[in-house]
Amino acid sequence: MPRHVDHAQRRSEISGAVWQVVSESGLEGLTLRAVAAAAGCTTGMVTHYFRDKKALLAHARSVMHRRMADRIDAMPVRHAEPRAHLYAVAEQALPLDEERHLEAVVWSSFLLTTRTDPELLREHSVSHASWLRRLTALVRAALPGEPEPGDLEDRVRALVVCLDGLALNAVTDPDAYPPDLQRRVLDRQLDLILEGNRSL
Amino acid sequence: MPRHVDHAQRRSEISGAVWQVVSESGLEGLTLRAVAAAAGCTTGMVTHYFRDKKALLAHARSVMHRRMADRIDAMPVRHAEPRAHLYAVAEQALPLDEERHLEAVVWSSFLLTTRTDPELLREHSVSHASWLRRLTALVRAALPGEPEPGDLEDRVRALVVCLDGLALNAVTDPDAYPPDLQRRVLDRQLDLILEGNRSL
DNA sequence: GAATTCGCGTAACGTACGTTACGTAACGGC
DNA sequence: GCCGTTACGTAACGTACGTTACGCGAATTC
Repeated sequence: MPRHVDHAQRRSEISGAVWQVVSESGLEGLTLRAVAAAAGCTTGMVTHYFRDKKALLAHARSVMHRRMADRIDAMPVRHAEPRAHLYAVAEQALPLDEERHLEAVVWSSFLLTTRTDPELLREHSVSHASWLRRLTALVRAALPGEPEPGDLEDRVRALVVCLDGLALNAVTDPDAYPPDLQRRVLDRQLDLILEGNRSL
Repeated sequence: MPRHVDHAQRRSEISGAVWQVVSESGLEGLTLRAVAAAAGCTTGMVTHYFRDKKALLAHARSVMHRRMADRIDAMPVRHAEPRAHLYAVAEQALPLDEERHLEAVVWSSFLLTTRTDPELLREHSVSHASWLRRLTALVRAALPGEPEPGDLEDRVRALVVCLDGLALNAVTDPDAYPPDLQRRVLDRQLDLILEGNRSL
């Protein structure tokens, strides 16, 4: 056998270059040659590790999702208070530092491409439902009493759209949505979601 | 002089075809030939009314913004209650019917392209600031007392990111964010925003 | 150390795009 | 009725892309 190369690592490196290109040039500038240039290699190497462009994007996408999930999973649960725990988890979805900003840019760019691809839409739906379930458990734990199911669901939706809206705006216009503003809005949103019971 | 053609109308028709193509195929499928096919004409006609693709997209974008603003401006202020008025205006930003869904798809698609184009980003910032100002006035009118400036701003931000997040999710996965869910979340968010004063 | 298999660069190919040029038909002015 | 201008359709051109094929160097095995 010839010399040994870590395929998984090479593929991850190239996927990292995909993120870089998307961040700098958007999806419209995402070409195999641009990816190769960002990765410091040739297009031959890219095609050596990925059958075609679609496979490359799928890998870059899955690495992105894996990274996000891992960051949340690896988060130590050192918060005795349920609200602090909820905040800590929710905060992971915000582009508060450079790493998460890059992820948010890639996330938002890929998100819109799922609209016209049924297969990707299904993946997104599953992932989104999982994210909702996770937040639902945390919100329930942070609520004082036992909420009604519909009420709880609406609260979680309000939280999710807040997170997505913050991320989207921070990606589009970072200067208008600096990290401290994002934190303030999220903190306030948790206050709003967790306080009071719905009038029936 | 030769036969007369309404340039403005033709340009609007072609811009409408741009929306249609974006809605069906996304930005990646947005080619001059696809636009011409959707408009039922030839690429020669498209290039006759628009210097180049960039000008076409700019026009389609401006028509979209104009439409959104017009729909809100043309809305009769028949709500004596400030909260109902705020709700009615905010609701215009949600993809609750087919027309607004199409607009939201185009809006979200164009939104991400502003990231890598400084000129478009400036346009977006101005438009976004104007939208914030409009909502701020309505929120202030709907609040019981006189809020602190920073507190008011945070409330408005929470509303804006809620609207954007709802629109983004409804565009991405319409089945998971049907109109009644959008309305419920918005209604709830207004409750949350308008009730109570911030603890200092 | 020869054979073999993998790693990867180079380069060509076909296609689809934006753009441009050219031709023609239709209409209005004189 | 002729002329000039406008309104378009047709088609070609250059470019950039994804993809594929080919070739060589290197490393491992026997």
